[in-house]
Amino acid sequence: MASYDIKHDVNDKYSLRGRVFQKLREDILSGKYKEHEELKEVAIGEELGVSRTPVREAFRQLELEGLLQIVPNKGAYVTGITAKDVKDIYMIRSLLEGLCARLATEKITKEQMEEMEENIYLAEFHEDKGHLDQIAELDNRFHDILYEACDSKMLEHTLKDFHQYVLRVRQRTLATNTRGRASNEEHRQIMEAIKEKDADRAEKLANQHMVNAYDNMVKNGLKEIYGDESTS
Amino acid sequence: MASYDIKHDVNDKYSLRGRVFQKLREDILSGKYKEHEELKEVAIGEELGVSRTPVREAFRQLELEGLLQIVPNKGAYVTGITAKDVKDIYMIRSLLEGLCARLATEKITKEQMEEMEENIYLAEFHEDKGHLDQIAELDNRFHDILYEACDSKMLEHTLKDFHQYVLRVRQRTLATNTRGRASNEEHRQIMEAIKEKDADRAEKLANQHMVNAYDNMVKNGLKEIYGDESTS
DNA sequence: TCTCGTATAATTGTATACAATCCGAATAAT
DNA sequence: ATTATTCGGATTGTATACAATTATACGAGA
Repeated sequence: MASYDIKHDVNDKYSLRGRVFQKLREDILSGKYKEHEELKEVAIGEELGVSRTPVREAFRQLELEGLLQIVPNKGAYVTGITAKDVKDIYMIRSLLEGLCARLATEKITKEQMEEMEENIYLAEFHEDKGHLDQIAELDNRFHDILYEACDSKMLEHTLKDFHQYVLRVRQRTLATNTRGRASNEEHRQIMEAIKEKDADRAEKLANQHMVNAYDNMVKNGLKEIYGDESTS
Repeated sequence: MASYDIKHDVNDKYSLRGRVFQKLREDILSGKYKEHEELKEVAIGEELGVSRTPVREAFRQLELEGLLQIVPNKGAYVTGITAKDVKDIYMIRSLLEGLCARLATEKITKEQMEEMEENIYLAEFHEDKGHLDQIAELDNRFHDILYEACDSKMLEHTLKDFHQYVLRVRQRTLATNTRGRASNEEHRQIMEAIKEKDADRAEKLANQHMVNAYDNMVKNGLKEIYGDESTS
């Protein structure tokens, strides 16, 4: 079970490479470095007070995450994330979270089920109190539990990737979030379907949950932030 | 269009890092390095006649691909790929290739359509002649065309990843491949559905194509190669 | 004026040197 | 005999030096 976390425990906060990696990812996703901007190894290194070596390694990781495009012997260019990318991710996630919920129906452990129920209960509590940070945290955690529960390393890995990817985008649209309660209600329904071993229903609900999350994002002004490049 | 290939053009055959990366991936997937085996930077470097630097960078990439687990200050350990991983990949691919075919129905260009038809025609020809290498090549290319045709950077990226992943595994089961003709026939049906703008049918056919491909793999002895770890 | 070629500067690719960390064996203390 | 402790080797982490490549600017020739 523990060996399942292959990738996102690479969060190696205490190595220079890990810190550079996280800092750059943050800066790219937050918009500090804009699309097509060139990132130079020495410049980044000096800015963060490290040599080129950890910077280069971080670059390679960012490339695999799809945030950077490295052209051999030329440079590293920011890829960014367009409104269409976000749309596509939610479309993919809709399918895969559905599959995940289906698999989880069979494979979920008692402990995971309990954590899920607790998660929903807590989310309701913080919703009443208006604790936005905790609500966001619990929302993320709900999905992580689901990913772990499907008992598929590959699927968990893929979904965490996408989840991570859209997290930063969501942070900016969450300020005006009015969907907390509806979202949690959907979590509850998914959880109940899993508990009742109704895989079909769990799948459909998880599908729809993603569609709703995306619709809400659009309503809250995703396009204004990123620009609509879906026609390009 | 060209900027869509973010990741797997990293195949940077002409840099040392790229070569090390490919060599190691090949060796891990082919079973030369077994699961949990430790890979040492200097040893690999000496074996390939390069210094530690490109080896380290390759390690970081392999980690993000999930083939290596790097424990800070300790070492890099081979993760490998189990029979269950392969099964899960095909399950995921079944869904996503279906989505891809659906999107391609709307978005495919005339040129892509033509290349697809040509691909199928050529595959038939080489099938008659018994040219196994070309058949495999065309099979891969068919899927790549489909990925490009869906006009979604994210989906294309994801599918190419998985495709690449299972390619190496397939190489070993392909020797006894008797599915070439059936596979190509399925390609033709998918192509026709897309051509007739029947998205639903294209999606279903692409779903099933993956299911069939997996079944064939299992029949040809996948389990004996990797061992059945699906119960672990 | 335009084009081609060369030189030079800037940047990445690779190798090596040095620092920090981890692991195990040998030794000392109880 | 068993447990701590310290030391040494091995390995990774980081910095720097050097090589290869690319882009740019400038000038010569048409």
